[in-house]
Amino acid sequence: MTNTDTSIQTKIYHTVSCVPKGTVSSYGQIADLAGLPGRARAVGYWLKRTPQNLVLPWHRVLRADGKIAFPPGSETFIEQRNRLIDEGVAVKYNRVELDKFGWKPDLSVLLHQLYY
DNA sequence: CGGCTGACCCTCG
DNA sequence: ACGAGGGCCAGCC
Repeated sequence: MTNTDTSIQTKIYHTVSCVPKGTVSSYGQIADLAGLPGRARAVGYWLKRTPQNLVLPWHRVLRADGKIAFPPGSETFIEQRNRLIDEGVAVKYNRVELDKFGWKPDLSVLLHQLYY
């Protein structure tokens, strides 16, 4: 990625890759950090069509209320839940407590976003 | 250009 | 805590 590449897709992918293991973010938070306020739906859109060969911690992105965005019991729901639990994130049914596991970006991340 | 669709989000009851 | 309703916006017809 270069600083001349300002495509929405690239911004979103880069920001998602910044979410640390063992923490969770939300579609809206990713959009905000990527400099795309109000475009949470776009985050979902690009995550959905993320190719398998691209390694992204997509499972760390939840809805604003901490819920997994997929229908409970679905294939993707179960995979996301399992991945989170493997990282030590407590998932109660379909929800994560954001007070405990919500990502608080450090200053270096915030400053980095200013360059894009 | 118009009309959907969606891994969204906020407010309100 | 939960659902409905309205707003939102990128892609894709």
